[in-house]
Order: sequence, then structure tokens, then C-alpha cells
Amino acid sequence: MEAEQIEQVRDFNRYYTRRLGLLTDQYLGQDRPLGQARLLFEIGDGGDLRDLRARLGLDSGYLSRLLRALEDQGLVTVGVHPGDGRVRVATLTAAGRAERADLDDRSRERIAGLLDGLDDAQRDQLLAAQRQIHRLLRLATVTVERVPGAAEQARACLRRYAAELGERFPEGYDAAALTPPAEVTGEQLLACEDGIPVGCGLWTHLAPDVAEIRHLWVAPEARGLGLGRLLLERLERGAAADGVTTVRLGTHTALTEAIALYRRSGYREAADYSDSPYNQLAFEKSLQSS
Amino acid sequence: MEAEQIEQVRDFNRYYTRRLGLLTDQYLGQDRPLGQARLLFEIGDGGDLRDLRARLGLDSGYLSRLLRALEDQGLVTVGVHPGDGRVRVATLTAAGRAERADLDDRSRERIAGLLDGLDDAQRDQLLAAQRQIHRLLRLATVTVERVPGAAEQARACLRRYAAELGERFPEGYDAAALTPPAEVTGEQLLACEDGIPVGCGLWTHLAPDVAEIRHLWVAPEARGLGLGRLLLERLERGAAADGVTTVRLGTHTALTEAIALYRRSGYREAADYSDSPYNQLAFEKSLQSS
DNA sequence: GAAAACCTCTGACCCCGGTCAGAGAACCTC
DNA sequence: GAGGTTCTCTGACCGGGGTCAGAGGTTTTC
Repeated sequence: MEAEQIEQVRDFNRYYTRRLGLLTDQYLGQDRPLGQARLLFEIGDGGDLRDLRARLGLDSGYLSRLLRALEDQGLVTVGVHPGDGRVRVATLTAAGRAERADLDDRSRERIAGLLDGLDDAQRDQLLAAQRQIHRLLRLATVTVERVPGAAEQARACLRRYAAELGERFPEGYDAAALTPPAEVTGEQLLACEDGIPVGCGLWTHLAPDVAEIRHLWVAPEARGLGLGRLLLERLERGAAADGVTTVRLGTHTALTEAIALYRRSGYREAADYSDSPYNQLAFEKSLQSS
Repeated sequence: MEAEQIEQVRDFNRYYTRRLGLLTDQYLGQDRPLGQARLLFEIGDGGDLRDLRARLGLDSGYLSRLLRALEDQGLVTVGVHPGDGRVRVATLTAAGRAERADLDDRSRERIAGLLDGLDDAQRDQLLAAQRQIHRLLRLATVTVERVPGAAEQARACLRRYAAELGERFPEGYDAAALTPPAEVTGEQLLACEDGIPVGCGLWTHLAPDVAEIRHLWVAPEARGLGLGRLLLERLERGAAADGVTTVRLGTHTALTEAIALYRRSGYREAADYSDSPYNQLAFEKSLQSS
């Protein structure tokens, strides 16, 4: 990686935070301490203090005092949780909601003021570039790790996968078919974003030089990042390193994005090799060592 | 402007600042208060306390205490200004320079760690998108205002313009030729970024329905933003509103970017209308009312 | 029903960023 | 050289963010 690229990113960050400081921090800290403002937003439609503390990462004493301040201003009421007398819940009063909406408006106005200086085409360019950066940064922070077949996080992914297939297949889906093989002879990968699982995939041996890729799935909230391609490439690389020269996989005609991904990645339709009723299409790819 | 666009910008800002908080603030405030870290950077190769105060916007008492803290840590020495005994100057010690370099490195490493998750093509995309945003934000914050012909900031622009022409014209340039007409019958525009002049331009009447555009210039530090085009459009719009149907302008063959801009903007080469020796090329455009 | 676990609040405390008033030294002007 | 100006430092002060220990309730467990 070039030092110049790093410098450019730093420059951009400097510029952007400076501009943003003018756009964001000030609007929040208008006449209210920042902590209070953040809390006002986070309370939203009410919440346990326990939750709020966790979400904002606050000390219990600190939170308590912030809430008192907001209560004194008539923006918040704190009551007892109906189910558990130890827990307390905060809710916004009408004045609190108005105040929050007001902060929100001011923020929006600032952004509008900025966008005002651009014409339509330029605005579209700006938004497109932002989407691009957002996408790339998310992708860059995703970690992909090898995990044992029984890993709980991987199973959680498979459960979500099964639920999705049940919705998407016209004939429904029997979750039993997704159970991972008793022992994975290849490897299973788990993708996490900020510690939360957002994708998985595995390959096993069908023969010493033939592998099957299965359970390749990306969580809906992480789609469009290019994570499917990333997982697929890692799986292929792992298999190739293990002597595999041919990769097969089966899929269902309802999974159109997956099929498109396979085609883009060099897979060609092949004779069916599986007896699963859900594998309506079979694909194959030879791995050239590179 | 669509509410949705504003929301998207806000979302991006939220995401980016969160990510950046992990990338930037922490590295600075590693084990040193933020104020001290900023000061460490700003001192650089030494500087008057007076300057530092102005640049960082600090109270003299506060600065004094920050410096004491850094001095106690052996990172900075404060001496007397050779020329003026009242003024004091701060310089980094070897340890101070090392510390600064260290902070710098840590920042760089964070960025490198982020970019690590991307392949070459994605990195290029990221940088391109950042450049795009940077450009558009700068353009969005530029203000363009009508100013009287004698405005000091406009004259400053013209002086810089003349200096540049002197360098770029093989035959040199006589600054007298740039003096604005005694009275501008049209209007003069001044573009400023953060209050600093970065461009200018004006039009005057050659006849009731014919205008000449002159002194269209963009400061080197603001080139590539699309500011030239912006100024040109505003001038044309202003002239059109005043009944002008034909705009003329003359330029020099050495000013290739300007010529390209005129061509892009619908100007066609025309017969020379001016007697200025620097106007080697003449352009003309009819304004259709729109 | 007693002990343990859980949740919240209170008071005390810390550091940092920031401001103010005034003292003191050096400089400039006349 | 007197008097005003400029620059810096010191001490005092404030508010906000943040942490800690412990008191006091409520709930769960045994």
C-alpha cells in the first residue's frame, strides 16, 4: 500500500471532520450539553435505563444525573418498569419530543444549506460517492475467519439462512437439510461486522480434488457490499491450497443474486451431482493455481 | 431538494464520524489530553506563542498551562524571541519530535489497517470517491457575491491574476492592462471559500445587448472544483437578465484550461473584437433566454 | 424466609477544556 | 525617562464528562 494513499485518506478525514464539526457537533451542543442531547435522541420511544446505559456506554451514576437534568427541564419522565421493579424506564414528554424534533430540524437545515450550493447533478454525484465510501468502509471492516463447524455464531447464521429459504422457496424449506455435515472436511468461514455475524460459507471434500461449496449466505443487512464475492474467493483459495482443482455447488432457481454471483465468478452450469431436492441448478468451476 | 437526500447525507455523516472516531480521536488522545496533542502538532518547527494562540484559538492562560505541561514532560522548550523580549517561542525537543512522529505513525497505521481490508481496485475506488466528495463539498461552500469594482478583495485577485499571466505568457504581461474599467457597467463577482477570495470575474457592456466577460480567474488552490464554470454561468445569467443577448470574450493561447472551459460552455471562436495585444483569441456565445 | 444477585441512585472525586482578572516584564513613543 | 502598549504568566474559577464506592431498594434462588 502506498504511503501516498494513506496520506490522502488522512487529508480527507481532516477536511471532512472539520466540515462536519461545523455541521454536526454544533447543532447538537447548541445550548445543551452534548451528553444530554445524545441521551435525548437515544431515549427515543422510551427505554430501560439498563439498555440506554449499554447503548451509550455510560456509567450508571452519570446516566442517572443526566436523566435528572432532563427531568428537571421537563423533557423526560422516569418510571418503574411494569415487569421488574428494579428496572426503571425513561420516556420523553411531549416537550422532550418537541425538543428532539427541533434538534433534528436544525441538523437537517444545515445539511440542506450545504446541498444548496450544488446543482442536481452534483448532488447526485455527492450521494453516489458517499454510498460508495460507505459500502467500501463497511466491507473493509468485515472480518472473515475460519471457525469450527459447531460454532454457535455459524449456527445462528444457518438458522437465519434457513428462515430466509423458507420464505423464498415456493415449496418452502425443510431446515433439516441445512444441518452441517457431521464433520466438515474442508473449512467453514464466518464473516462478522463489528463482532456481529453477517455471513458464512463452507466447503467440504467430495473427492480428494473436488470440493463442494455450501451454505454461502450473506445477511440482508450486509448485502451489496461485495461480501458474497469475498467469501466465495476465500473459500476457493482455501480449497485450492488443499489440493482441490474442481469446485461444485448447487443452488435453487429462486436465488437469483447467488446465481448471478456464481456466473460472474466464473462458474458454469454443470450436470447435477447432488440428490438434494433444493439443488435445482448445479455449477462447477476449475481452480487454476495462480 | 429531497428530504431523502438530506437523510442520506446525515446517515453517511453519522456512520463516517463513528468510524472516524475510532480512527482519529483515539489515536490523538491515546495517553495525552487532546489539547496537548494538538499543540504538539501545531508547534511543528517552533513558533511564537502569539501565533500558536491565534492558530489554535486558545486563551493565553490555557496555552501557557498546556505548554508548561509539555515542558514538564520534556517535549518542549520555551525560550525568548530573539528580536522581541516580550514574545516567547516554543520549540520541540528531540523527545517532542519523536513523540509527534509517534502519534503520526499510529494514525497512519490505523488507516493502513483499514485499507488492508480492500484490494487494489477497491482502494482506488475509495480514494476516487473521497476526492469527489472533497471537491463537491469545497464547491458547495464557496460563496459567489457581487462586489463593486473597487472592492479590495477583488483587486487582490486581479493582482494574483496579473502575476500569473506574467509567468505564463511567453512575452510577459503588463499589469496595467488588467486595471478594471473605471466604471463597470455590468457586474463584478467575487468567489470566496471560508472568507478567502478564490476567484473573480466581471462583465461589462460593449453595447446595450452585447457584453464582454473579463478577468475570469480562479485561484490555483481552488482549481478543479468547477468554480470557473460556476462563475461563467453566473456572469452569463446576470448579463442575460440585463438584456444582453451576445457575450464576447478574448483570451490568450497560453490559457489552455480557460479556452477549454469556453468551448465546453458553448462559446465559438469569433472575429477579434478587441485591440488588446493579449487577446489572441476571441470567443462569442449567444444567450438564449431559458 | 434468608442469602445472593441485580438495578439504580447519591455523593464524592478526578481531569480536561475554557475563561477571566490582574501582575509583571519588555517594548515603543514622546 | 515617564507612560502607555504589548505579551505572557499566574491564580482562581466554572462546567462538562467520566469514574468509583457504597447505600438502598427489588427480584431470584435455594
